[in-house]
Amino acid sequence: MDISPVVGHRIHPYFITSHLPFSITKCSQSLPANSVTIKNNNNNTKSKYIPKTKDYNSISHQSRQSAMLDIQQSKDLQLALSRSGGVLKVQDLNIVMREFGKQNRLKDLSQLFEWMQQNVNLNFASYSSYMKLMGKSLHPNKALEIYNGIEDKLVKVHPSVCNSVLGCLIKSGKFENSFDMFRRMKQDGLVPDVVTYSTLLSGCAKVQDGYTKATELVQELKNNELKMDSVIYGTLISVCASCKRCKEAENYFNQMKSEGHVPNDFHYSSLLNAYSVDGNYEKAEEIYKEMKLAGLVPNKVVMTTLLKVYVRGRLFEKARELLTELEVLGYAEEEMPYCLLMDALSKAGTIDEAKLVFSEMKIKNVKTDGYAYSIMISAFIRNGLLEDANELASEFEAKYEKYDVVILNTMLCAYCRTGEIENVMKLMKKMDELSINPDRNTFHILIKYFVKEKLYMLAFKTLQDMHSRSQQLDEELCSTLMFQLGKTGAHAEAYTVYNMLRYSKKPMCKDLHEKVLYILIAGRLYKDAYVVFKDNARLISRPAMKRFSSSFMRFGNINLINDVMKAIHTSGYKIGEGLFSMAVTRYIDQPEKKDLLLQLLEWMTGQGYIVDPSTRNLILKNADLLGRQQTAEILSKQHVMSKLKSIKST
DNA sequence: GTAGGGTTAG
Repeated sequence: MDISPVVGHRIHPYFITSHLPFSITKCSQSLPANSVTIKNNNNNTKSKYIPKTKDYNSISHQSRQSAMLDIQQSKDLQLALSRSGGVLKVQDLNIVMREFGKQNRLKDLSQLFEWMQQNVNLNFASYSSYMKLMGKSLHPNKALEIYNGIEDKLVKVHPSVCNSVLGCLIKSGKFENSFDMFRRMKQDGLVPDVVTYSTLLSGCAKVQDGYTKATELVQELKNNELKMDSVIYGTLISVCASCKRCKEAENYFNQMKSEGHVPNDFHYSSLLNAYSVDGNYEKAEEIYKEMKLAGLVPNKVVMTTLLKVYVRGRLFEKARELLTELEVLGYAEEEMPYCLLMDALSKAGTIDEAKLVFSEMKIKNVKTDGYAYSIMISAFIRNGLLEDANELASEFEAKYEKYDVVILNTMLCAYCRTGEIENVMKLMKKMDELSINPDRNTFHILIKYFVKEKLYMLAFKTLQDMHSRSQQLDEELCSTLMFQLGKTGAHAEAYTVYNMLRYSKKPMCKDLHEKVLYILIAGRLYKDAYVVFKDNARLISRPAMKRFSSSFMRFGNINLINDVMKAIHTSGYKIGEGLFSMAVTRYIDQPEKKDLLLQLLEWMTGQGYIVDPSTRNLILKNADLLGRQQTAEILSKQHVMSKLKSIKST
């Protein structure tokens, strides 16, 4: 098989870019250089609503209205701002921001916000609205930059500002960061409210062990004497559902009702989602009925979630009926329900049925964002239908220009499995162009592929890239790569891989130390080998220890010989006569190191080691070199010791 | 005259 733009001869030019294999995506733009906020003298947020001068007050309502319209309707926003922005108060500009948000004019929104940063004293509403309206489009670093740039301390700890920053972090998956941030905000004086807690709780739905964290947050909320409201309950039920805590979801649902809150669509769909975990359609149907009896009309999400319950319970007939119902109601214009059905069908082993749904969906012109494709591609890969997977990936590429990291990963996986390197590289370039950040999965797929193709150095560079982005490494893959690097002579790289694993948070497999020790010996990297041995001596087997120590005595740094001896002794192994003799020979070859030899002899004697006759002779022969008197002293101690030992043993 | 939070898919 020839897969070889990279294999065999040269690495494809694409890989010889500055930083392999992805270029570093620039994510934080800096603020304009002149972004100095114009200040008034009021530091109090409240006072900003009070007009400050007669002139300011006299600007008529009407002229402000027309200025706002001008800004909203102008083709050149910058121009309109310099023309009309001056007469507007911060709350007027906030209104315009919200208008832009409503119209999804995100670019204008950002431009307006930047202008406001430079020209107006922003209030808390400006910050929180901006971050909310930008939603997922606001890079978390940018949000933090904005937040850190807030000088007014009261604005900075305003709950709505804090909440929107936290929300932004959570939306972009930075749950841990949001938690740290929350701690710091509290230190700075934030008094969290229910919204803060529900914001943080919503992050719990996305992390492992989220339920435990959620429980802690609920406790904190209660300690702060805050009351759970309907939204908090909604969030909690959804957290339970995501964490597969069906019973707990039910409990919160009932608790909420008993406190007099009336459940709405959110509560019902989250509870249904909890029932979907084990496909408990009986309970689901019960609650669905209850909802209708309460006078609520199930919306798209509720019905789709019920469909999820059916497919999880493998009630495909019921699911199909419900899908038809959704279609009739116009609730199946997006791919979600089809995705649920296809995914479940393919996982139930009926991939042909899934294919049928997929083609049905295409005939009906259902909109797709790539979910359906990635489900089918993964299904093909799972079933070993690599050609089909590959074909579908190409089809998606040809038809759509919408990518995210998941669909890209799925496609990468398909191409990697069939060994289509040209396509793999095309996708990687695309990822770079679209500034889509590779995630742990991306790296994993690539490294695995490079290893399979024996492109170990490329795999290594990719691993380094992954590590530099603080992605958690996969130990098994690293271990394979380390071994292969060692085998192909890249000893230092193998050691780098070992160290990446060693200093990552997870405890590593015990064999790895010994494996890397052999690699380091083979690569004559004795000093590194010594470090590995010393730090893990108790996990190193006798044969490995012997190989290490004898290599070190012959070729390792002479200045470390005594340390190696001590390390062997400390780890519980006995220093053998052979090893000792090797060390002595090595020292005698380098007379300038005689002090070290004397130290060694002294120490060995102190530990009760006895010199074998031939080494003893060797020392005697070189007594001039070592200093007669010292040699005599040591050897006599040795003599006494050996006598004692022989007495003991008889 | 202000603000932030919860539901379904890969």
